[in-house]
Amino acid sequence: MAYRIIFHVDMNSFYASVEAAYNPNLKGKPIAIAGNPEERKGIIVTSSYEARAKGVKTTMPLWEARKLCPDLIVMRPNFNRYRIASKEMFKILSEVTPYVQPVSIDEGYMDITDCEQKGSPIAIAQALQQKIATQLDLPCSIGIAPNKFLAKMASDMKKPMGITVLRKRDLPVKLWPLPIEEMYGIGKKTAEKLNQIEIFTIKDLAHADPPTLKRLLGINGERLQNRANGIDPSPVDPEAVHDFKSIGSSETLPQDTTDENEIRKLFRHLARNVARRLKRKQAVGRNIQIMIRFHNRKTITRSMKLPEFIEDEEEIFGAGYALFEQHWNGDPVRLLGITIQDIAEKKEIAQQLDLFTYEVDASKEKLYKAIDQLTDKFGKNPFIKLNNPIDDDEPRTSFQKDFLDDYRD
DNA sequence: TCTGGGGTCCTAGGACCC
DNA sequence: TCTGGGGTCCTAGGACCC
Repeated sequence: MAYRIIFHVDMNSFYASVEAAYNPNLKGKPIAIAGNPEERKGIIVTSSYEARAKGVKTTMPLWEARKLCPDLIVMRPNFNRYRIASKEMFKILSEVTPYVQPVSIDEGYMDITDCEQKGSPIAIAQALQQKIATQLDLPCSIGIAPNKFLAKMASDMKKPMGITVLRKRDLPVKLWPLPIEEMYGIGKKTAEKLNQIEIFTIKDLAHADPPTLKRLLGINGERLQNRANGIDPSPVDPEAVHDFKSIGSSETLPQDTTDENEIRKLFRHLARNVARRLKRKQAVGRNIQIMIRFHNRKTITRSMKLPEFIEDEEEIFGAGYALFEQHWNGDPVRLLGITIQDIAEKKEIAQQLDLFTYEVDASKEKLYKAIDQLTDKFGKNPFIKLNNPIDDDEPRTSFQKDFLDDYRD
């Protein structure tokens, strides 16, 4: 691959910054976004730099954060605000180049290799950062590097409102001295494993013995080592957002419960949530997974491949609750979740099924099943363009007749 | 006084088929 | 009577990230 110029744009303490943009009185104060402790959801989601300076950290229980920072201003999350701000932010990014890949609500990659006419990479980054600051009143950090991994590491190096260039020749000085747990893709467990073979810095990882690494971490070991050496060929993919793989909803109960009524109610709520979001994305799913977290925080998942795509609240609730009844041991429940996986967009389903019209001889059974499913779903048969469902006893067309004769015992 | 909710990707074992 | 190896699908769990 030819030389690329990649940006990683990372919004600084995003939720807290959005709140401060809405209410400038909050600026310069220690603020935190957290759930409601009355409902056992009182953990820090994000905090401002003023709060961080006192030791407040993400996922810390609220009471602990208050102990460290008694004048902490605590707010419940306003996700709609954050979604709107995020949308505006990505709009500004895509004014620079169409090669923008959002990775979460508050960060994204850009490939500006072909933007020479807009100025030097640093000038482009400065202009971008200024625009986001003046138009949205939000701070961000930008990493500039020849690939996504290095850009990501770079954006972390100067915060808030930093711009950091990380070229290959900078690796020994800027990247390699970092402790291994600060590397993107390495968490607590992997860091522990690496420590056991005397790997403590990114430099140690870059220079480690490849077979040893492979034995320890499998295929991931190879990839991590490549990254430590500044190698990451993955492209900036603007389409990646569209092929999402799952949609789920989960919730912690205010108290542990064994009350099946309460459990059913929560499953209803979760199913409604998932159905609404599936619908918004015009998607359907063929696999359902439930999650049960027990009083002792032990968590299990149970999943099931479904005979056909589902989308409604009723179908999701039915399948999810059935799985629960099948697997629940009666222990008190702390959290429940439903996730729909194996997702397809509705138009694609229609296209997939369209293909069968050309394969009639090859798979009549398949076609029959597909027609059944579609007839159930849409109340009509899209293949033969009838406005009423197929009636087994009374074939409407010679095509159906042939095919039913063939199918019957 | 503990530890949310949204995701992605990978691994591993068993069933089943050839 | 005893038996290989590869491929795919399904399910469960775990690591990681924001």
